[in-house]
Amino acid sequence: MNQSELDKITNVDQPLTYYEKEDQVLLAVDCIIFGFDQNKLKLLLVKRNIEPEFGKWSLIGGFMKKNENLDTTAARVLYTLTGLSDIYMEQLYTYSKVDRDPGQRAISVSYFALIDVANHQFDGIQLDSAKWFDLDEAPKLIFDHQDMVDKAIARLRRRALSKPIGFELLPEKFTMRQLQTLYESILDKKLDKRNFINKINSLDVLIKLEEKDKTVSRKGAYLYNFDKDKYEKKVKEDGFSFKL
Amino acid sequence: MNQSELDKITNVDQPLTYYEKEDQVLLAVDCIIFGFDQNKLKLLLVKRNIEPEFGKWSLIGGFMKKNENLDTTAARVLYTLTGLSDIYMEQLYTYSKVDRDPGQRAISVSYFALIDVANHQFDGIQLDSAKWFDLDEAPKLIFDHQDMVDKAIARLRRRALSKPIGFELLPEKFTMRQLQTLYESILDKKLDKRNFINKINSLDVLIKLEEKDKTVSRKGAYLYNFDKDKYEKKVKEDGFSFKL
DNA sequence: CCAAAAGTGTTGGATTTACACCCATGC
DNA sequence: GCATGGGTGTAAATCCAACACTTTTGG
Repeated sequence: MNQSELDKITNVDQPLTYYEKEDQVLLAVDCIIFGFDQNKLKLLLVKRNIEPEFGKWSLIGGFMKKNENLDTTAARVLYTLTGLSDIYMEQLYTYSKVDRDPGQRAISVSYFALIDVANHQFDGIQLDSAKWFDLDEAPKLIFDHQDMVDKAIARLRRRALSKPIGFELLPEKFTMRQLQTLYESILDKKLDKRNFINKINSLDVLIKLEEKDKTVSRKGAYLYNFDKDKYEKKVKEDGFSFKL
Repeated sequence: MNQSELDKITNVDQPLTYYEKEDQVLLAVDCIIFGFDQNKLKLLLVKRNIEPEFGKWSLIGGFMKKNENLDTTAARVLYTLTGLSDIYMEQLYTYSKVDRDPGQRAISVSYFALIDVANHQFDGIQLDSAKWFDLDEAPKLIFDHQDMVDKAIARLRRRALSKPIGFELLPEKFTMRQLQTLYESILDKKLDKRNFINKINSLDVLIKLEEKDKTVSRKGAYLYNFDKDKYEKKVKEDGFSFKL
């Protein structure tokens, strides 16, 4: 009697009607969580609290349950660790090397998440073991998590140039300088201030507020909102596409 | 006793050392196979020979085995159906809606493949049930396969503009006109002949052969090769990037 | 009054687009 | 000799990159 046949006999809540002879595997989700704080792009990592590799730094992750889809799993994993919901997440890539997890054969689907660090209260449910790292100061990660991070950074770069996802990393109100610094950290290169502002303004999706942020300069810098409705209207009606 | 505990007891060849309480699922691969023939972009579909949805048109697919990774599965699935190996394939996206496959809970990872239809001998092992369709004449597909195709087309478009993957769809030797028609079908828009040729030539990755293709015009059109070595050398040494 | 960040336009170069005629050949 | 597709260059428009000075205000 093989595994699948046993499955069939013993698993009463989900009879294997059609694909009886096929192997089943564990499916995990690992989240690459980006944040922007102190003018730096950060990565949220945790100290692993299970074997194998107990105590090593790792992406946050968890296994998909039968009644979930992957997006749901990713949201749950993020919520369980940080207490945050309604966070921008995007599926990235599925990692399947046979020996990628020495604990047991497990396939992992990576997701990236963008968090506005400053303005989210971390209920910090499990945050004792979690820590934000500068991208270039992150510790060595377990398994293939570094590959996941590298791919996530590449994707973040591409996305940030072609979709207005950068705003997910900023507070509601932000200055031009903050926005520029954000893009500079994502793209890992200096940008010209005037060209940047001209480009952003030409996209015409920001609302300039009356209010100024005076915490960083004496003169004060105008605050802006991203006008999501206007952006979506432009996309729908004029085929507009955000290109930085 | 639950499923995982049973698994643990009964599955002797792979003891579940660490993640004992977690659900396992079927993992499938579905392949979106593009070909280019008669100056049209085509999609290879099969009539499904298993339940559920027996007899309906479907992407080719198969389940991952425990000793495989997903790339291997994709290659095997493609080989089993077409007899082809060494085909360009790329992982796309993982589909996980709980009820996506009415037969049984199954997660599916989509891959796209690019085949030079003209020059590959299809040993046609199972090709009685398979058929090339024009993209706009493809039949209704089972499950979420149409979503997979749509995403694959979008990805193919982006890739074709930023990587020299178009050549995977052409014979070794091709005319400028063929190359242009290929891009026109991928991008689904007409391109200007002179601008296209100027652009391609400026990339400087083609070898112009002495030989002409005289099958389509009296004058005959020069044949070209894609110079893969030169391309890779440029990428490595000059940070060159293929942008059409 | 001065230090520190905010704000603001122009120009030259590069890239992209639009566009039309002659060529070679087989029939 | 003519019909068919092959091959070729230029000019205008647009986009992109480089660049420096004035403003504001808290201390």
